[in-house]
Amino acid sequence: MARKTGSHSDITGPRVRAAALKLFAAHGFAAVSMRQIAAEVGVQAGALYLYTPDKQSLLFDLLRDHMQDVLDGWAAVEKPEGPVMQLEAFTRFHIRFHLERPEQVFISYMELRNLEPDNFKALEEMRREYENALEAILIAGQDEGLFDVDDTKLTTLALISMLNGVTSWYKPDGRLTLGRVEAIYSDMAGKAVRMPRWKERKMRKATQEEPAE
Amino acid sequence: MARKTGSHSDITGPRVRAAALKLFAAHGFAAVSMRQIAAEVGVQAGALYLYTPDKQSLLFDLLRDHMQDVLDGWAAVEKPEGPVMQLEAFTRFHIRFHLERPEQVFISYMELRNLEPDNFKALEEMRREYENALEAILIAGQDEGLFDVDDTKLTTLALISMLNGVTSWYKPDGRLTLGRVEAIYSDMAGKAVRMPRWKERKMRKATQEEPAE
DNA sequence: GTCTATAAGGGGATAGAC
DNA sequence: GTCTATCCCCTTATAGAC
Repeated sequence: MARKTGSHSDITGPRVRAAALKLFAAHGFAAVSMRQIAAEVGVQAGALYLYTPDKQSLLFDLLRDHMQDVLDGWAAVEKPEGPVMQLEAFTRFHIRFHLERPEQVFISYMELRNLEPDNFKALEEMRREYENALEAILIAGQDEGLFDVDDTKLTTLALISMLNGVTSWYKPDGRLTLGRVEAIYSDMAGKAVRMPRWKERKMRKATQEEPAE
Repeated sequence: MARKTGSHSDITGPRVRAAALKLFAAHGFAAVSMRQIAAEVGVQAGALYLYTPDKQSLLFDLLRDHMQDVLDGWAAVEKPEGPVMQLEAFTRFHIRFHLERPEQVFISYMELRNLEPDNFKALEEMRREYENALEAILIAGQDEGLFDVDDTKLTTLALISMLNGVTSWYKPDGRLTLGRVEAIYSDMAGKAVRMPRWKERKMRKATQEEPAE
């Protein structure tokens, strides 16, 4: 069908979101004006309101879509056997996935506070779901005697913080390849939670000495 | 000496900075107006310019003073013997010091991008100096064969990210005491970088077999 | 679908009275 | 040292022409 001259709703919408993402990441939500976004897209400010009800929705849509991508991404990973391998799979997935989306990741933790209360709650719930995926691995490893974790919730948060840190310094053309960064981080994460061999032996011995209980 | 009525420069200055800190931490630098800061202090907007040349200086002073506090704080810590104990001292210092200043820490990494280029460079230099203090410990441990670190720079950044994460969830009246959080984190950090016993033995053996080199 | 024009208000910073 | 008043610019969002 012939389209009316100047009709671009199918491509302008995504371009508005892309411009918002780029500018929010670079200067911060509060510092970016609708006029700047419009200029980046190449339209006038008023035209933006054909694609978003307001500035807040623009931010929320970006954050929600990103968190959904993260959850879907991890769900799509083929899970290996056992907590040790699953922890490695998780750390490698997390690092690779996050380094592929630096802007989304950046605004996802910088601009949470600019969400209105209801939007904030929705995001927190999605974030918690992702954290639970990691904690489940730690709990399983704990139960099988493979991990020595003091507090699974705290350790979950500590590991995610550590992994997130990579986004603040990694440069694709830098000294280290993505695969090498994945390997180093996943190794550190593993060492930080795995049961030491001497402790493992001691525990096995203790179990054998008290087989009834 | 008698002071003129309404003269409060010695106390209003600090109150302006305290109000700015509180509001920047709560809503973000770009989202806070000079009028809001003035209202928090209890003066009119114009009066703020007696204590700061502009809004940017208000932010820079807060960030610079905080980083200087961090550097001075670590310099004042009595250093124990050996990299293992020094790593524990560093992690415990970092966590305690940062948890005592949640607002300063928060704006120090959230508002860096709102600094003008020269101010940003000055802060980056101070941050790097602090990172170097940790990296020096890792390098010493590496040289003495006590740590098994793949890349000291990357590991430094990973550890600091992990430690910083604590500020995003710790609540003073929560489930865990400060001392316990310090212990858990310092334990995780130690395990993540220390040479495993089996590897240590293997290396010692290899060294004995080649005493000349 | 995009534009121009405008409403209604807030922003940083300064001048000058007291 | 603090106030009021003001300058001038920018903000989000909407109305209506094309």
